[in-house]
Amino acid sequence: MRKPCCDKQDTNKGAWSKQEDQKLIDYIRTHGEGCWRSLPQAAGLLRCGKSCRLRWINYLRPDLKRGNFAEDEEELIIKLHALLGNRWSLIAGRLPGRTDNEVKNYWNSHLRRKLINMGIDPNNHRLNNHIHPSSPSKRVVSDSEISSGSKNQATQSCQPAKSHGDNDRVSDAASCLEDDTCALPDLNLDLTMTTIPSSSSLAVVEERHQIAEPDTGTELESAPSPTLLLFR
DNA sequence: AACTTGTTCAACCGCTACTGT
DNA sequence: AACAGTAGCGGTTGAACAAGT
Repeated sequence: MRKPCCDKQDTNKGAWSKQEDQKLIDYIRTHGEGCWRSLPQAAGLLRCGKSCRLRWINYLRPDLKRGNFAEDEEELIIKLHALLGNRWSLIAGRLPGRTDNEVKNYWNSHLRRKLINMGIDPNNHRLNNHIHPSSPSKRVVSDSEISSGSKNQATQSCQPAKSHGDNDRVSDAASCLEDDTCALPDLNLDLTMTTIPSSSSLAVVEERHQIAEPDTGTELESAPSPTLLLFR
């Protein structure tokens, strides 16, 4: 049986104090990132390595942008979500200075609602005619609808029940896209920000396009999804 | 002003993938 | 090949705050 990642009895939990933040910053400035398991003890922190890693990545990293999302960032998140699903780390990789946690929270608290109010199902990015057939763009979603949706993402029709490796997950998304019951039309996205993205995240998107465009000659230029049309 | 309800977001948890032995 | 340890991911939780009554 595997040991727990840390001795829970001897670790702090909950919000980080300024002193803890400073210890973590000082340690990483001196020693760099990595070896999270041994970091807390080395840095004099009563936290588990996982907690330190998350605090650094989501809050303390000097290259974080923070603050409100720009309109182009919103558009990109929506496009990428249509393409990748809830692969928040991949989506965040295309948004310089943003973290997966931040993108995920922003999606759940803002963008989901925005899409629903536009009459678009945020799960599959299709127009949601059956919910509001007469005027989908003017529909105002109820709070209960939003909260129930955000609390039940694991049961989303297009999402795998549980995460697997990236390749598997990308394949799942691809197969989902090819499924008429929940799929987007084939996509040809211009996924760019003004800031040059990292090469690794580019590779992921390229890989995804290869999967979406099998040798059968699937035409990527065909009908764009409703969500994408809204931003053209 | 006090209370209730809703929203946001930092942090945690459990799981899987990856890597080394 | 099998196992153990670690890193990273996505879903979920709960405290803090805001808005409404």
